[in-house]
Amino acid sequence: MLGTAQTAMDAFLRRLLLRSALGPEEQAAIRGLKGQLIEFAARRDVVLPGQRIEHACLTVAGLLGRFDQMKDGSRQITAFYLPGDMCDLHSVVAPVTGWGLTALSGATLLQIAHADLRELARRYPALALAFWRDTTTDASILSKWVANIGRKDARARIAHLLCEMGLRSEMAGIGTRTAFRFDATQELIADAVGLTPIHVNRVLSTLRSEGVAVFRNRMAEVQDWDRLAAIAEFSTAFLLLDEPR
Amino acid sequence: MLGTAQTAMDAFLRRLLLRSALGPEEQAAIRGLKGQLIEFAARRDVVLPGQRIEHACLTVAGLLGRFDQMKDGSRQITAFYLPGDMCDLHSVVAPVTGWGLTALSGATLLQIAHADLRELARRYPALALAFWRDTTTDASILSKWVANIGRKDARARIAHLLCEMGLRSEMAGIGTRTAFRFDATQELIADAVGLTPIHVNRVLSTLRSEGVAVFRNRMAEVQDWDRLAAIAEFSTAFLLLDEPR
DNA sequence: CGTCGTCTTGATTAACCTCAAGAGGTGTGG
DNA sequence: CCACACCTCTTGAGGTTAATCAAGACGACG
Repeated sequence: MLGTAQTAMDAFLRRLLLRSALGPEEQAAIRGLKGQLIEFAARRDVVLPGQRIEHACLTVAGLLGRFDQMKDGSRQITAFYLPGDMCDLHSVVAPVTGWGLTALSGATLLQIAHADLRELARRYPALALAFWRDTTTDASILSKWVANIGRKDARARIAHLLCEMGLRSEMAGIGTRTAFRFDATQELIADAVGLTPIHVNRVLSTLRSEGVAVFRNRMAEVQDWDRLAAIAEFSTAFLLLDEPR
Repeated sequence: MLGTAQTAMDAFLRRLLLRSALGPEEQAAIRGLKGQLIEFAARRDVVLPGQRIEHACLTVAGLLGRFDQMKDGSRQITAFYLPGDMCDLHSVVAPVTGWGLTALSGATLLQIAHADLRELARRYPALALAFWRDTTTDASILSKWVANIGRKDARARIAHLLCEMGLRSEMAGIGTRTAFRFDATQELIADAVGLTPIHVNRVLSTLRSEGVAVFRNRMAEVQDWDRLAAIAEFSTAFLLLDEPR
């Protein structure tokens, strides 16, 4: 159990190092963080909208989704989180949530106290910048989603989501961009791209019959990455934020 | 001229203080920042997509827009910036832009070197957290936009944008939520909410004839705030991020 | 074997887009 | 000072995408 927590923290450190250079002392500080492992069954809410939280959640296993609920009951998913992602690192500086967090599949989380993270940010300026940079990736994806949902048709939206999740799975070391587990249903994809599940189904059918990509049994297989990326107008830049200097 | 730069920096400090408590030393550090004032004519690009930038832009006067360009030439606006807003504070930790920035009206900006801001973040941990928190507001708005565009009809989307800009104008001290300058055209509103200008026109007409809100001559007047907020399912929470503790 | 969640398919409807044309206002040059 | 060009807003008609309504098939699991 403690071993798993340590593995999770290492994954988080690896993710930070993807985008930020950290010295040995700072790396040790991250590795020294304490957290509590928690399991969630599929479809369980992790954080409810409007809650004040005292800890951030690091995804250890499974798929998490951040969502916004409308009055008529419909949901909009605003982010997916993969293992290694800190779902709500931004809550360290904004602990009252406007959103909710759900385990889309069975999931394991590591809860880390805000106080500990703030202490690290105070003590090590490089870590403060690294945390800030990490949440900026989140914002960058969000900005892409706005453009995706606002200005593209159903086909391009779904293609874009598949490209994004593929590349992120590859970066997280849990798959390749052309073959990866995506633990969502067609209904959840619909909630993410602003469509109905029925329409998502039809679009996935055409992508499948055209030999571009297959999404089945919660697995995505991309037969023709270039074609999929072209349909999506996908560019990798928004996921690969360069470090300054 | 120098006086204007000082005024602008004070506005930025006021904005930070809305969400973060800062000691006298830290406040003095912000006031001591140096910047260069630049004027832009309406419709001029300030930052192009893919550029590497070395400074952040503080909005002094006018309206700025961040956008994403599609291959067919259509644009999606992903953020509006009002006086006092630091358009691209996140570029301090991610200096290669995936987006562009345009002056939607004639605008005055104050450019502040990333190096200076990073130096402040390094020296004053409270400022690092304050900067981080400021960009979190941006992400919070972005997340609302995703839900807005993804799950609401044209009427609700436009109502939501009017509510948001009204409240932000009020918070920035440049208007009230029911009467404020919004220096956009119907076409720009369309680019922000993912609709065509023609449809925006029709929706604004109905809102006007129903006595809910009037948008004309780049001014918004809300006759019935409660009604508008109800149409939009607007809640103020996402703009008012609480500070921890 | 039956139930439930998920996927699939068809038919109809509604929201929004596209194309087209004209009106009002403003700035500019003759 | 008028004429013209240009930008923005407005209105109409018809087309398209995606939503809605409805029903069934498939597979996993108790």
